[in-house]
Amino acid sequence: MESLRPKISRSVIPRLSVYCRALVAYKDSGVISSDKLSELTGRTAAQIRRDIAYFGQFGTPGKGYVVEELKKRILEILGINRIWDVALVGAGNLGAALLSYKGFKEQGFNIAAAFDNDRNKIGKKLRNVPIRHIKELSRVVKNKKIQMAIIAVPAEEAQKVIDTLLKNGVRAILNFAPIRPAGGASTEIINIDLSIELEKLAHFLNRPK
Amino acid sequence: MESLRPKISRSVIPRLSVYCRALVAYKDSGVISSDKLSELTGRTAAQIRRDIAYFGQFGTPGKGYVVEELKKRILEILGINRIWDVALVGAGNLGAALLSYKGFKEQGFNIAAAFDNDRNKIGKKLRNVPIRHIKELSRVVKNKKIQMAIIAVPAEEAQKVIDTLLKNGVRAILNFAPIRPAGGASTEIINIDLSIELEKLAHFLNRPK
DNA sequence: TAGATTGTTAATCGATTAACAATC
DNA sequence: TAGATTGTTAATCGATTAACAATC
Repeated sequence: MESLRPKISRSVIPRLSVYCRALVAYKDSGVISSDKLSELTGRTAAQIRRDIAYFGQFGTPGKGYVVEELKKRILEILGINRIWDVALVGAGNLGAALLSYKGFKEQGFNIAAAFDNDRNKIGKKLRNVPIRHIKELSRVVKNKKIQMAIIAVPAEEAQKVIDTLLKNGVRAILNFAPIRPAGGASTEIINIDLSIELEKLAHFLNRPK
Repeated sequence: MESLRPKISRSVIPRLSVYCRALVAYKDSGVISSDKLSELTGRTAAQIRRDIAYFGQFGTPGKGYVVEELKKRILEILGINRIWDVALVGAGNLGAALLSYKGFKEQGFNIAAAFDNDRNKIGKKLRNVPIRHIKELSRVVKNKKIQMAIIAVPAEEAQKVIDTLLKNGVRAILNFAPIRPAGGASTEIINIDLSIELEKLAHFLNRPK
């Protein structure tokens, strides 16, 4: 029997994103060492080699990694060598800001549909994306085969929205509502709770010295 | 010699925020067990007891924790039993959304000043907060003794803004610009990189089954 | 060959969980 | 007292770092 896939530390994945960006920005010769990449990303060289080695051997001892090759492989691993359609639920202040966020498009994330329940917004366009009524969420997500969503609705509505999304094939959610949502097995929900981030800062400032 | 303060796991602090909210929402009797709190927060009872015990003994064996007491202590530990003034740098889409974010005020964070470099915005008010030119950043932050800031400016400007803030007494920063900023020792910088979050989701969807 | 750098193993560090004696 | 639940210790699990043999 082949060896089982080694379990990869969860924190490796976001670091791959960081390496990838450094590689995209790196305009020097065709080869880069873990040491140089360490300098560019602030992670240790040992960690970089370890992280990369989870996915195979792409380096050459004594030389380093071929930049284009490594970049391509990381893009494949992360699944960002393509465009992803994303549904945005909630077109209030935060939702509208996310719709305009340039970084998403740059990294290949396309907000393909936006939803709200505010009659005044429905039918209007934001950044060329029409705002639809939230009752159309199921239909549109299913039709467009959208697998990824961002949630920027009030806490009270978030769980209902999540349930609807999961029922219609969305399996990955970035949630800004301050709840601990119930997901499911083959489902990934990342929660960003902005107040909690500030509370971490408050604690830092508040610590006895 | 007294025993040194035990090193507290970094991940304890955001969990305290979660416990705290559950306690605020908890309207039952005056006492709560780690088991009940576990049910409300989704963390294990053992972890909850462990987390709380880092800061002293507030529970009664056989009974549980007095809700009001525990809540008060957590607020103290987190340093959120007060209002914190926050500077917002960058009043674009994201910045404006953060200025309107209700969760901040609810949790005691007050955006006391906002800055941008767009002539069209300067002098206008957003949610009753006047937008100032970024060249006033040093002066205002120093005058108002602001210790906490949120950064929502483009990547190219972020490091410069951070340097200015640190030079003027701000020691805790929530940074939305997609850079790995250089901070300093007595400084806390939390980075939220929205594209990286979506890349984590992309990787999840892309994983071989 | 000599020098450089990878990939990998073992050691270390840190966080979580399980178990239970102490306590009310 | 009997039952319940804390606080704490030891065991487990997971992630990072250091070191170096293998390799170009």
